[in-house]
Amino acid sequence: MLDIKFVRENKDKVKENIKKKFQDEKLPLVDEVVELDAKIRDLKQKGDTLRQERNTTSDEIGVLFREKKIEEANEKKQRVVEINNQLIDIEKEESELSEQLKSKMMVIPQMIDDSVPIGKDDTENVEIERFGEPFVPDYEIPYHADICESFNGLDKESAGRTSGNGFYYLIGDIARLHEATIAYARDFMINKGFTYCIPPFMIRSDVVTGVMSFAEMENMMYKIENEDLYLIGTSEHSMIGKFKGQLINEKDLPIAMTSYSPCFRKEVGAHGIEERGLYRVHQFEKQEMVVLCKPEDAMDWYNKMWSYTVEFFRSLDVPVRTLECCSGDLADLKVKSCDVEAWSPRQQKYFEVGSCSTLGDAQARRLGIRMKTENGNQFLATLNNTVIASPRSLIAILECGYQKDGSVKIPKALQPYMGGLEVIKPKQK
RNA sequence: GGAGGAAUACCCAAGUCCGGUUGAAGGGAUCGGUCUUGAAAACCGAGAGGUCGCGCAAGCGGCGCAGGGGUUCGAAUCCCUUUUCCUCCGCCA
Repeated sequence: MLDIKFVRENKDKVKENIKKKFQDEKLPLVDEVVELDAKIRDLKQKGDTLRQERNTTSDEIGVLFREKKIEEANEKKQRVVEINNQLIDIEKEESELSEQLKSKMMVIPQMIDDSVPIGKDDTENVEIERFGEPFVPDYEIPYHADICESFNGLDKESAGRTSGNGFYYLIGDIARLHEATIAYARDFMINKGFTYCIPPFMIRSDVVTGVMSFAEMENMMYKIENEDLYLIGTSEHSMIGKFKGQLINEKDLPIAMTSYSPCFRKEVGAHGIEERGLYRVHQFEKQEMVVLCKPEDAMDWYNKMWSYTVEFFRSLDVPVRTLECCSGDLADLKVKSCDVEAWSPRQQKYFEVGSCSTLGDAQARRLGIRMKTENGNQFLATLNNTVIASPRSLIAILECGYQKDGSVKIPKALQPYMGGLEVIKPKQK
């Protein structure tokens, strides 16, 4: 959500930004919002004047009662009743217009960074840089679900019976590998100076509406029956919610945390759940980075954060690239965002394993996350990025480590977390 | 789950029984000074408080005492409700 003052003073810039995001249908909102804002301020003035009169008159009544001038007091009471009647109408109109203003403001997108490439949708995202050689072996690499099955490591059939499509059992070495990547990611980020945190896996509705749009909520979030609780879709939700309504001391910034959580997603909409693989599922686990900092430091943190993910995957011998989100593909709350994509030697293309975003002060303004400064309080910048999400990332690790004989090399960094195993071998059926 | 108690500003805290000079006391922290090589401590002094509106500005005003509603001419104070925390009891890995 933008600052209404900013919109008032920068109508053209806001419209320009909407055009860059190819959301021309939202252009009229800018003028509507400015007009509503003017009306609301006018009503506020009128109301304030009346309330002032009410306050002083009420005080006078108190004095009159003390002096036993009952009749004079009763006359003044009458005047206050009149004022209150007028106020009822004014306040009603003011709150109606404020509602309208808020709902329109919510859909006006955040100002994107000047560096964001202009494009309509995800087909126009821009590759920024490749890290590591995207190799193609001279033998065939099977589909990742088949690799898992050769290790007796995946059972989607049973999960279908217990929980339905989109769930899975990870078993044996595959389950251990999954857990190892998360544990390694945790330690990797702790070594980068991030503070490890395990947040609540369920959050209340007021936190949900603070951190995501209504459409996202419908398509992603599982609700607990008869409770005001939702399963988190990512630990970012509870991590940002942690700071809701908080006033943070400047000296405590930046706050850099790495959080672990299971993530639950309905995945309603465009892609849906795949039948066999682990690429898109209802439940996964993720090690995340979340940073709260001063707005002027946000871009530095953004660049540091995505590069950590790149470094992480390179330490697992997985080639990656960064893909910058173009204006049209950027979610409305984001200022700038890029995906980190891992190399799939089987498909011979890159696929998304993480996403790094800076939201500027958009999320902070919605949730009231501020810091105290000498010149008053200021909204903070919030950023988030994936370290690793598993089992999706297992696809890259299994494919990149797959050897001709069907075994899979364990990257050096993961070996301590696998009890020293250097390679895992398929089970004989 | 049951029974009590509590929530006041950056932090601590008075006021709530009994509604009205409360314009939310008083501290701490903050800032300035004395002392000191420097710091700490102690002492002296200062004016600001969160948020919104109007105004070029000095300033004026509204809201604000956990959130929401109500009673009243008037609510931190009375009533209802939600949330959180504390104490005790019960249950539980």
